[in-house]
Amino acid sequence: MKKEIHAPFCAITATLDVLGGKWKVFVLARLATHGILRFSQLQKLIPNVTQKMLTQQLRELEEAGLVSRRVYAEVPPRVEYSLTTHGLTLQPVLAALNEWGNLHSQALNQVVTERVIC
Amino acid sequence: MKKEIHAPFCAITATLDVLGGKWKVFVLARLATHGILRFSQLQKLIPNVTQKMLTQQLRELEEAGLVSRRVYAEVPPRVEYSLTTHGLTLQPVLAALNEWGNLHSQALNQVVTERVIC
DNA sequence: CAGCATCCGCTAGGATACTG
DNA sequence: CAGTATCCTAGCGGATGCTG
Repeated sequence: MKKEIHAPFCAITATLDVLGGKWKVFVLARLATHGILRFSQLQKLIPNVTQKMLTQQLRELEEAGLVSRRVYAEVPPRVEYSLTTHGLTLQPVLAALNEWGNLHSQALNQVVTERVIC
Repeated sequence: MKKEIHAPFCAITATLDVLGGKWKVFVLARLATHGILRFSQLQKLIPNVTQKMLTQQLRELEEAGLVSRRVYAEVPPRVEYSLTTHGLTLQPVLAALNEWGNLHSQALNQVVTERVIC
């Protein structure tokens, strides 16, 4: 079932929409390096993120087909997140963004005292 | 003069901050393909953008060192914008975003009826 | 022509409390 | 543990009008 888009489509902005949320790149990066993570683990690995935000961003990433969500019927509940194969295709993009970000901070003559891997 | 950043620094989000504005990638893309453009030309090339927004985004891009602004002391006034050498370094990043955006729209089984080059 | 100045609505993002 | 359910706020983006 194809979804018709009649509005003008720009591939670049489409990508930025997907990465647009405040925490999405963090989620993607964590899942890329760790493989599978539970909700609580993601929350620990991403400083300052609230439950609401993490949930929301995960749902949006899931809907975009980048993250898969697996629920175990247990008590207490367990939910595991991982990247889909399609989510893995984002890695070169994230790498490009990362590389340019470092270049850019040098170009602005900024001294970065604390570097966050994300 | 180095500018100290004491907050945690993430290169990816730093890049997304630069590209974050709603119209910035359009501006960058237009300048990349056309070279030098006046304010009014940019406005014509970017549908639906308001003066306020275009001015604001241009100022931010200028401050980020990506766009250079040249004012001619004439009547009526003329202002020309172009990419700085640093701004040109963004091209591979934009290319990566563009490529993935096209891939992604296919993965979502979307029919794109109108494609905007940006 | 290339802009400021002003006002204004919307919504992304956040704080807090509650639940299966 | 992994969420929902409210409520609230800052600020992005937009509409409109004025000026050197």
